[in-house]
Formats: sequence, structure tokens, C-alpha cells
Amino acid sequence: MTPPAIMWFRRDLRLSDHPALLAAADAGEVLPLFVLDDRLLKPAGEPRRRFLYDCLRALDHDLGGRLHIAHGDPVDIVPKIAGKIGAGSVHVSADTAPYGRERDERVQKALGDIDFVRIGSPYAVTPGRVRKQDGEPYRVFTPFRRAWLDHGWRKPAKSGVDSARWISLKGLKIPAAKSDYPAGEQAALEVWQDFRDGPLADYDTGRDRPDRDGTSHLSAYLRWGCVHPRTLLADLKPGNETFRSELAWREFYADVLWHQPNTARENYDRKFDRFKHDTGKAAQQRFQAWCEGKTGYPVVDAGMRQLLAENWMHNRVRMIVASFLVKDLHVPWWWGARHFMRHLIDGDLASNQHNWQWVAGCGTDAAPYFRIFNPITQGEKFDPNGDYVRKYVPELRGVQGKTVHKLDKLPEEYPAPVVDHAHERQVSLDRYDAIRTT
DNA sequence: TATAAGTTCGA
DNA sequence: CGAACTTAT
Repeated sequence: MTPPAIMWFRRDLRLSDHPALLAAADAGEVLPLFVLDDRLLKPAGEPRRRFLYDCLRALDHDLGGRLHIAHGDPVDIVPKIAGKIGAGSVHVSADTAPYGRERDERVQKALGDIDFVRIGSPYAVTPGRVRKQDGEPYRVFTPFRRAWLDHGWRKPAKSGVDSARWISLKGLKIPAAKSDYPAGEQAALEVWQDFRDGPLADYDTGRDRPDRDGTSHLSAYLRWGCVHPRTLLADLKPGNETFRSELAWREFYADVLWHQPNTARENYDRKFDRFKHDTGKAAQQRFQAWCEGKTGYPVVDAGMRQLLAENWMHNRVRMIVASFLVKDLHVPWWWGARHFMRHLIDGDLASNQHNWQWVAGCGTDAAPYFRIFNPITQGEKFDPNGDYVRKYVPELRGVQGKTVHKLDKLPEEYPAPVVDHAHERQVSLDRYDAIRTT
């Protein structure tokens, strides 16, 4: 058995916005926001070290957080991490007791009431394991998924033995779409069973409808370690390929970030380093409007307001708002990624940053740059009756049915469009032309 | 996990 | 004439 190493990342949440988070913080002061596999702590070569350094630096510097490390290892890299991140933001709680239950208990006691025990990585297959025959990592999702399936994984551990000990969020209520669903393994399993026996059958199309409840709502549980993906995978049937693929995407992006930790902040496709962004005062104001859900595009605004209200956003809408920020407002993708990480209850560095890169066209296996979402037609297609928009945009509650998507038929108190989509679409295509090398 | 513009085809 | 399909971006 590998010795447990416990790390977590602490960032400054605006706790006043989230009474449930506040209660959890009251219980233990800190929240375990980022948990690493202890194998990454072993001196096993530069790639692992780089992963550790860069993830932590990314989190600390880009997200305004604090790092807190507790461990029993004489791990030689800890001082280096401290040096990288800078004095004052790293607290190391050294504990030299032998590994085992006693040491776990001592560490836990030293760190407060949070039940933080970590076992194993939160992936079916540990990042870095699935490789091409020549040893190189996969850069395209579909072959990765095939190899990942072929690789296989252990059966899930029994409840209460493995996954339940992973991380605990006792007392933490996750403020997501389903109000009042609590944290913890038991709650995660109940959400899973509800989904498995219901919306999963219609997942292919149902997951794209933000006006309905067709997604699994498991993202926060997976991200916080309340449930292990192997538990879900073991429960899936041959017909559930789409949901299995969503889990595969999660593993794929973890693998990509493991191999290239710098891509948490930098373009995976370096050709995009030359891409022209808008970052001046006007762009900052548009970015602000986007953050607040005041762009004048109904689905975009509904999504951004759902994010602020619930710390969660429907996946289809995430794609729409991301496309809008990058391709209609021409803002760097990492601005949007950072905003998401600050607000999403399920925000995961690998999935978040690489899905943003996918939308921006600069990532692994990215969407072709010319795939530009039309925020109006996306709204009409996936929120056909306008129910989603009306739920989150009070100014539009008086507008009937699909009319909420008609920009020229919206009430005066609703913001005018910050930009003209057709024009900005062309601007984006022209800027892409400028960096193309074909 | 796209869109817009153009083309084909049948009612 | 609109739905379905094709194609360039």
C-alpha cells in the first residue's frame, strides 16, 4: 500500500455568497479544493514534479489562492514548491509518524475537523498511464478513449472503505441545480441512482436541454471526490456509451494536463500565441457584462446568471457562453476559465481549462476554429420554449415562449446586445486567418 | 458538441 | 417553397 499524502489547496472564496460553504468553513476553516495523487509526490522524475509545481502555481497565482500541505514524507520537493510559490502562501505541517492509521489521525487532528482522508487518484485510470505504442501520450480524444477502454480498471471499492474516505465534505451542501442535495458519498450515490434509472436512457439528446433535467449532476461529486468514477463505470450498461464518453473526456483532459501542466495557463496549440485578443478597456467592460450576465444575448445571460446564482451551469450553456466570450468578445480564453474556476462548484483544473481551450480552438483535439456558435440559434434549438432563459433572467419573464430569443422583441429594461454577432463572427474568422499556417 | 450559403428534391 | 442535404469556413 502506498503511503497517503494529503494536500489541499485553499483559495479565498467569497463565503458570504454561499451560506452552505460558510457553514463548512466554520467547521474546519479550510476546504479541500485540490487533491493530488501521492505518487506525484515521490521523486519519480521531472514530469511528475512539473505537474505538481505547475498545477499548484496555476492554482495559486491564477486563482488567487493559498496552498496548504500536510504530509509525512521527507519529500524533497516541498521546499521547492514553497520557493516557487513564495513565502507566506505555503504552510507545511510536517509529521514524521510512521504511515498508517495513527499517522492519519495525527495529521487529521492537526488540521482541524475536516475529514480529508485521501486514497487513490480520482480517475479510473491514473493520468499518464494510457499511452500510444511508442510511449507518447494521446493528443486526440477518440483513440484515447479506445485505448482507455482497452486498458480497463479495477472494480470500485466497497462503499465506506475507499471512496467514502477519499475526501469528505461533511456538512457541506452543494449549492447546485437541485437545491438541498448534500455532499458526501451517500448523497452522491442517490443522485447517481436517480440519474441512472431516469435521464440516462435519454442522455444523448436530453443532456443538451438546459430547460430540462437531463444531465447527471454528478460533476461536483466527482470533482470533490465524493464518488469515484469507477463506481459509475461499473454500473453502466453497453447502451450508455455517451455518458461513458463524458467520463472518458474527464480522464483524457487529466492525462493531457498531466503531460503538459503548462497548458493550465497556456495555449496547447502554440500557434495561437500569435492570435490577436482584445484586452483594452472596452474589452474589459464587455468581459464585465459577460460575467454579470448582461450581454443582451438571452441564453448567454441566463447561463452566466445561473453560474452566479447556483455555482453551476448546464454544460450546453457553458459551451455557448464560452464561445461567446472568445469569438464574439475576442477575450482571451483564460479570462473566462478563471471566472469559471472561481464560481463553479465542480470546477476542475484539467476539465475546465481544456474545455475552454477546446472552445477557443487552441486545445488538444480542439473544435475547428470556424465552429462559431450562434448564440441566438443555439438558444432557439436547445431552449425552444424559452423556459431556461426566463428562469434566470427576470427582465424577460414577461416575454412569452420562444420570443425571448428574438433580440428585437425584448423589453427596454433588458440590456441591448453588447456586440453584433454576425460582425464579430467575421472578425474572429479574419483573425484566425492571420495565424493559419496552411 | 456549428454555421451560413448554396444545392437538390419532393410535395 | 420548405425540408434535406452539401460544402466552405
